[in-house]
Amino acid sequence: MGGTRKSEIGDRMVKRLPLYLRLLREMRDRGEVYASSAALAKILEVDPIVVRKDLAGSGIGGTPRLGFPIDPLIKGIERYVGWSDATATVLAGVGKLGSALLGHTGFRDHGLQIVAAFDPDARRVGRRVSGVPVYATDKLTEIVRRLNVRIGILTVPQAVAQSVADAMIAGGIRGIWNFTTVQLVVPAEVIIKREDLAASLAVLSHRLHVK
Amino acid sequence: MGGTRKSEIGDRMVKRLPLYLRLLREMRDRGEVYASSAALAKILEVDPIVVRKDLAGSGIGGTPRLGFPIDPLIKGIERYVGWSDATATVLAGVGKLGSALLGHTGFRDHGLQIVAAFDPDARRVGRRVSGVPVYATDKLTEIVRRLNVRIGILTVPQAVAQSVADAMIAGGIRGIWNFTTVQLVVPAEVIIKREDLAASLAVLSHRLHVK
DNA sequence: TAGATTGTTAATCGATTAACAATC
DNA sequence: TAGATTGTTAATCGATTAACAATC
Repeated sequence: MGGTRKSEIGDRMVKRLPLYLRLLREMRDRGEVYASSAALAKILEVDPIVVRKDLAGSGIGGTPRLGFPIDPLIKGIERYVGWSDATATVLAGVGKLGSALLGHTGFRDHGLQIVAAFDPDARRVGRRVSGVPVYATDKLTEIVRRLNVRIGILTVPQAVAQSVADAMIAGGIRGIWNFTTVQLVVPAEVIIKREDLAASLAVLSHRLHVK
Repeated sequence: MGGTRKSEIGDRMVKRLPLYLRLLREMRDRGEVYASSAALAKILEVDPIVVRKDLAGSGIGGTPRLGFPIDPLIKGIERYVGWSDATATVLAGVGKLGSALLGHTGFRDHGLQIVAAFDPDARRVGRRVSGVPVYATDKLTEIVRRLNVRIGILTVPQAVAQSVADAMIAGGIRGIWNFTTVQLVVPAEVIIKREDLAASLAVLSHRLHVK
């Protein structure tokens, strides 16, 4: 029932990988060479066994007494998550949230490069927002196809979310990062990742109430 | 090991509740009175059994042959997640992301009302952004205490994240919605909900690579 | 009464945690 | 050699799925 949701290694683990990556990069920048699972675990407030399991999944082995070699480990995790080289991405909907994401410098550290943005507003088209050129939305399919882009970020108003998603898919996009609350209807081979602020908020306020 | 992470009902379920809520409100607005678990399940692409389990958790029972009464169910879920009446919230860091969140109308549907924003920039202080007054950051603790606010949204630069979080907690804030990548150090009774875009992105790009 | 849907109890599945042998 | 840390195998835990009785 529902879309294709199988992936040999769990999402829970994949979600932790950016944490390791961030921390390992910091350690590398401080000149450290090895990191033990216990040290990583303590900072990230997880169990050391979790760390070892996760890192094993990344393909890089550790050395008893020393820990894991930081530099190879960083490269291993990057390769594993698919962040080795920047993936070209487009963003549709240059409103407040869209502009914020365009200005988010952290994406570069996570293998994502936004190469084009789209908006229907003539006042925005032709300009650059945080260095990214803004095109008219009706050029989306064509430009996506020409640039061979596989990931699209969707920050448009609810009303046009489905049609813009359709335009992305028509251009060859395979994964959509959906910041709207619309339940998109897409072909089975397209992967949708919803970014649901309401869900996060629910977890927070529920925990506050339970206490 | 680590903070207080116990909550008698799983986060997975709590995360699904906003989906039900959104859908049920739409159905109510269309004039519908009952919703069956099968109908909800089909739209949300989950199993009907999951829906029944989740809704049972909300405390509202269904009727065989009819389904669940929409209006009581909405109220039940709202009560359950703690969204019955708007919770006062503050936001610190009126940059791009902060402004986007201040303008996010959806929060009102989720029991959240941002009553004050904080920024150190003198050009922003004293103005209103999307109707929310902006105060100087050094007034944060005082205003939070006076307004008796329990939830804080953190959209400040990494460098000041910890100190602003400290100021929030000093004012009595019990839950922080952390949009930075900083691993905040807080007392055990304070709940931190990280909003990690990198983690979401990792899941998406990993799935694309696995396929 | 017949049929559809709820809600509960049991079975399966996956992830986390624990125990411990292997290794530098 | 002694000691610390990895990595694997087993045990526990929680969530999902399945089966089915209860109910309108």
